[in-house]
Amino acid sequence: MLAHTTNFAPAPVRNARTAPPAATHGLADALDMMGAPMTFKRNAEIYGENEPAEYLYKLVKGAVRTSKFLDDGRRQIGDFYMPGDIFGLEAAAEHTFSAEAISDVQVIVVKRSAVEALAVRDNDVARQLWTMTRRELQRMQDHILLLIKTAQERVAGFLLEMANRIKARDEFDLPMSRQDIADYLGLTIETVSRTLTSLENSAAIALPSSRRVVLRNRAALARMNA
Amino acid sequence: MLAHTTNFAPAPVRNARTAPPAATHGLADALDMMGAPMTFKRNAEIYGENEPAEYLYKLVKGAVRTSKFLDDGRRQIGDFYMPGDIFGLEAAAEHTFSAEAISDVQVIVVKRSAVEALAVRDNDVARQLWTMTRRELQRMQDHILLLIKTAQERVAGFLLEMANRIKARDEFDLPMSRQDIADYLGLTIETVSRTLTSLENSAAIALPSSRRVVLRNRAALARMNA
DNA sequence: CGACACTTTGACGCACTTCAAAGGGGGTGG
DNA sequence: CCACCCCCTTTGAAGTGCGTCAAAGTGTCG
Repeated sequence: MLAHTTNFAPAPVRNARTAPPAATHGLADALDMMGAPMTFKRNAEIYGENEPAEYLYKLVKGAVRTSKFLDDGRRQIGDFYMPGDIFGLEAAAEHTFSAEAISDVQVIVVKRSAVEALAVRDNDVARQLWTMTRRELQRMQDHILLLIKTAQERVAGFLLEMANRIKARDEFDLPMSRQDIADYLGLTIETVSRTLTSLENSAAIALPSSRRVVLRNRAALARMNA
Repeated sequence: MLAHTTNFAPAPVRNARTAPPAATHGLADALDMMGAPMTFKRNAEIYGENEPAEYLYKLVKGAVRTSKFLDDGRRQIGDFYMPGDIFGLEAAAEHTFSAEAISDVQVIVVKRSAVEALAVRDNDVARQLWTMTRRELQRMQDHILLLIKTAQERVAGFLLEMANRIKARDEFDLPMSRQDIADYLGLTIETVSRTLTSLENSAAIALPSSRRVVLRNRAALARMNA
């Protein structure tokens, strides 16, 4: 484990997002310092369900999903992560979800114990860990709100959320497949596909290719988001 | 605000649950010391959506729900809290859900800023805040898993979860109404009612009264939980 | 005892699933 | 460079679980 396949540390794409309360920088930098770069190929497992949660991950490049299988084969996607995001925070002693690379992925991996040791010395780091966890919790709550809505509302909400996460304005590529979207939204792949087609027909979006999305009418999408 | 109607501090029902890594005691005790007792009547709002999140609450007696309304009137219950639980942690600057008393409720209220000040001095408290938040996050993930299942699976899972939360073995009273259950599970009140009846008919549970539940066949319920 | 709020039961409709098959599109080998 | 193949996505037709609308129990508190 932890044998990294490449060791280039590319001018580390720091949090270029619009000033997140300045809070995350200490922690993010610390992770960069303490961590080891690693890469994963598309569809590779980064960690598995029920594995001990020994590491934190900062996503540098690519996209990651967390997922969990039910006994009968149904799959639920917990969340998607984009470059700049930190994941692996969710868990207590063991991961309840597994994490997989959606595309080829570059991450910085840090031992949890090291981060926690740092947190004991540096209260700022401790507070930031707490803040990040709360942010994750908020996303879970938003996810719950999505899951009680109609198919159209879920898909519209999903597209708006992705636009934000990717920091794109109106046009972007979805990193994940229709199946991943379906399993995130608790729908079938057919319903997702049909709903996207219907949104395109109503001129709310355009789909130049199956992965590429153009938001043509954000207001309409937001309205659907109930 | 904070005018408490009773000031008895009853032999504080400490976390009698099976040894939670001993971790929560420092924090729970600190809250008892720093906090002010308050009571809320059934259906009273403890805090509202979009209110600044200034306080943490430790539930002493009664039951609490957090909820959020969608524009069209649909309501989602975020979580239920039982005596011993701490709530109000979820939020960043503002509450995204409101909290209401399900029954008459006694809480200990503590200023968030005071807890955070304590956390700066006491790393143990900081770690415990983080741990509690992670526990909350786990519950949200479990909630998400419930929401993608069939009605029967949701209700079965809900009953098992409640049995754990209430620390009851096989028989207990539900503190919440059918409507609350429905809004927690993303179902209608009729579907919840029908499903409970069907579980009773299949001898998985008994319902001596509408609020009282007897788990007759935990294994069957667990099997339904997929 | 009566009124009200909550719960249960019934009949019907619809949104989403299921099952099935027909498009793409992109990568590899000939 | 083209052709073939595989995987993903889209579209269609039919089935069903849950929602909706309606009304009849049931328990509780004044």
